[in-house]
Amino acid sequence: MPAKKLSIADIAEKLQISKTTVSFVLNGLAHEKRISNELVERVLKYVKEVGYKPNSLAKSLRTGKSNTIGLIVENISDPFFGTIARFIEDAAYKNGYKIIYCSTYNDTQKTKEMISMFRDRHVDGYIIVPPENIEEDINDLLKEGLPVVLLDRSLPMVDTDSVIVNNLFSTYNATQHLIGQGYRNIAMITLLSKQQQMFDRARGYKLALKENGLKPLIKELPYTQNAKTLIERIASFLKSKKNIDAVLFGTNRDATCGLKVMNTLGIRIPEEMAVVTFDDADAYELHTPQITTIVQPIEELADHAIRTLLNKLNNPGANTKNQTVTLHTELVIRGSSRKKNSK
Amino acid sequence: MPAKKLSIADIAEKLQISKTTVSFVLNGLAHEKRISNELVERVLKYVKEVGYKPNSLAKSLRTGKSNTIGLIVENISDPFFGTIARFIEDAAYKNGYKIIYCSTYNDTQKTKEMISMFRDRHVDGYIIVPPENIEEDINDLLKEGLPVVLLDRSLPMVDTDSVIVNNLFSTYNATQHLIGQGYRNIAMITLLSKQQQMFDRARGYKLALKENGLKPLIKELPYTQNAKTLIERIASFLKSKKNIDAVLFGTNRDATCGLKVMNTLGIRIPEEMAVVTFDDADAYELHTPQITTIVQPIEELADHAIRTLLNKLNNPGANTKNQTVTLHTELVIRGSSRKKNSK
DNA sequence: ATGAAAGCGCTAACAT
DNA sequence: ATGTTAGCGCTTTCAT
Repeated sequence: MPAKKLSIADIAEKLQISKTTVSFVLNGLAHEKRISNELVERVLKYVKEVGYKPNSLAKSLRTGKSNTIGLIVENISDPFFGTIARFIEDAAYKNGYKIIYCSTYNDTQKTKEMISMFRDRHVDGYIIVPPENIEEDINDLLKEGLPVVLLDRSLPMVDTDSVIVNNLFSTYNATQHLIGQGYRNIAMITLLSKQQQMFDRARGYKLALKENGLKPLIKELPYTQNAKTLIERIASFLKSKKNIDAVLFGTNRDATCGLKVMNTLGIRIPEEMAVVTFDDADAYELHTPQITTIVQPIEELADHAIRTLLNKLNNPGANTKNQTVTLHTELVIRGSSRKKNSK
Repeated sequence: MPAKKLSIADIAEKLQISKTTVSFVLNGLAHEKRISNELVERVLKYVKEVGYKPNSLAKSLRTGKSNTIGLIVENISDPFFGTIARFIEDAAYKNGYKIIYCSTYNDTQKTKEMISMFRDRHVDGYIIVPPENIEEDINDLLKEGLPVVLLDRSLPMVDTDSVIVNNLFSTYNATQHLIGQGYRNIAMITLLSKQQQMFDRARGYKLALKENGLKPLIKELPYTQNAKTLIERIASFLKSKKNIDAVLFGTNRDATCGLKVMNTLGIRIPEEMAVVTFDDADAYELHTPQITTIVQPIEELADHAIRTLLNKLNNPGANTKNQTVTLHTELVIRGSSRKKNSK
C-alpha cells in the first residue's frame, strides 16, 4: 500500500505531463479536449497501476458538489423508515451518491440542527420526513436552490416535490370495512400530532363513522421513544372504555404496543375487539389471529422519492413543476377484523 | 437569508482584521494566541449576527479530518442493525460526528467498494459489521492508521477492537434449556455462513447435544433478501423431518420466516414443536404462544462500539491495546419452549 | 496581539 | 493537443 496518498500532481509529474491533462482524462473530457488516445491510455494505465484515487474533498471544494444526499427520517430503527432508507441507499449508490442520514424523533429543534449540519457539509440534495414547524428551514434550502423531496408527509406551505400515501382514504376505507363487518363502537388510537398525515388519518376515520351515523372516539398518544408509556396509556384507555368493539391504530408503533396490551388484558381478537393497523409488520402476520392492515407501498415510496431527487440533481436547470405524488395503500384483510358474531 | 455564502475572508474584511484572527477566535485559540477579549467579543457577535458557518469541506481538506464516521452494517432495514444504527447515530452527533452508512447484504465485493468510497471521502473512523473475506481491506485501513471497530463479528486475522456477544454459550445454553424441558429431537435452522458468529452459534448447539448424547440436525439456509426463498426451504425441511420436536433458529430473519411456515403448516407450538430464536423482535413477544428468545444487548453493543471508536478518534496517539469485548445475551424464556407434555 | 502568505488537491478558464 | 495558473475556503507557520 502507498505510504503516502498521491495527488494529481504526482501523477502529472511521473508522466511528465500537466495536471490539467490528467484531470481532463480522469473526468472523461479527453475526447472533447482532443487529447490523443495514446496519452489517455497511458494516463489511465498508470492511474490504475498505482491505485490513484482523486481526493473527493478537494473535488467537492472546487466544484461545490459533494455527491452526497441527506436523508432525514423520523427514526432509522423503525422498520418503515429503515426499509425506506435501504431502498434509497441502493438507488443512491448506484448513481454515485452517498447517503448521510439522521433520525429526528419528530423533534423540530433537532431537525433544524441536522439540516444546518447537512448544509455545512454541502449535501447536494435532501430527502426529508418533516416534523412539525420545519417549513421555514426547508424553504430556506429551496431558496438556495437545493433540491428537496418530502417523504411520508407533504407540507402545504412548502412548494417542492412530495411523495405520500392517500391517508384519508386509507383510514376511511378501513373504517368502512369494520362497519361492514358489523362493528359499531370503533375507536381510533393514534399518535397525537398536527402533522398532515396523522390529521388525514383521523379525518378518514371520522368521515366513515359520520356517514354511518356513528360517534368517533379518538385516543391520542404522545410521540415517545418509550414503549412503556404508550402501553400504559393504551391500557388505561382500553380498561376505561368497556364498550369498544373495534380499534383502528394510526401507526405501527401504536399498534404494536396496543396488541401487547390486548394480549396482557386477555382481550380476544376479534371476538371482543376487532383490530386494524396502519403499516404492516411481521408481527401482524404472525399474530393469532393475523391482523388486518393498511399496507403502505414502501418500496414505491422510496423509489419515487429517490428517483425524483436524482432527476432534479441531474437536471439542475429544468424548472419542472413540483408535484405531490400520492401512492395508494392496500387494505389487507386478515382475521382480526372478521365479521362480528360469525363464529 | 444571505444570497451569497460568506467566507472567513468576508468576515475579516468587514471587521477590518485578518483571516487568521477570525480563524483563531472561531477555533477557540483566542486565549492561547492572546487575542483581546474585546476583539473576540466583536468577532463572535458579528459571526452570530450574519449567521456565518465555516465551510466544513474546506476545513476538512485543510485538516484532513472530516468529522464523519463510516457505518457499515449488514442491512439497515433489519431491526437489529437499524437499532444499532440509531444508537450509534445519537452518540456520534452528540460528539460532533456525522454518520455515513451503507448496507452490505453480506456481499464482500460491495463492501470493498463501500470501504473504498468511504476512504475517498476521508471518513475519520469506521464501525464495520464485516462480511466474509474482508480481512485484507480492513487491514489496509488499519495500516493507514484509520481506527476501525468491528461489530457483531470479530475477525481472528484482524487486530482491532471488536464488540460481539457470547454466541457459543448463548446457543449452548438455549439448547440445554430445551433439553431440560424434555425435548430430544432438536434441529437448528440457521444462516449458512463461514462467519465466526454463525459458526459459534452452531457450535454451541452441537456441544449441548453432544453432552447429552443427542444428534445434531442443522438446516443451513442461504443469505438472501428474498423471504420467499427462506420460507420455501424451511417448509420443505420441516415437512421432511417429521420427528423434530424443537427448533433453534440462528437469526431473527430465519426465525420470522420459520414461524410463518409453522403457522401455515398448522404446527402447534410448543406441543408439536418447541421454538427458540436468536435476537428478539416484537413479533416474538406478540406471538401466541410467546417465543423464547436469546436477547442480545443491542444498546450496549452499539454503545460500546461507538464509545470505543470515539475514544480512538480523540486519542490518536494512545496506543491502547485492542480488545474483543464479549457481551452477554439473556435467554428470555417464554411459552414456546414450555416443558414437553406438561399441558 | 495580530497579519501575510503558503498550501491542502482539485478544476477550468485561458493561453499557447 | 497540452500547459499555466488562479482560485475553492480554510488552517497554521512565520513574521512583526
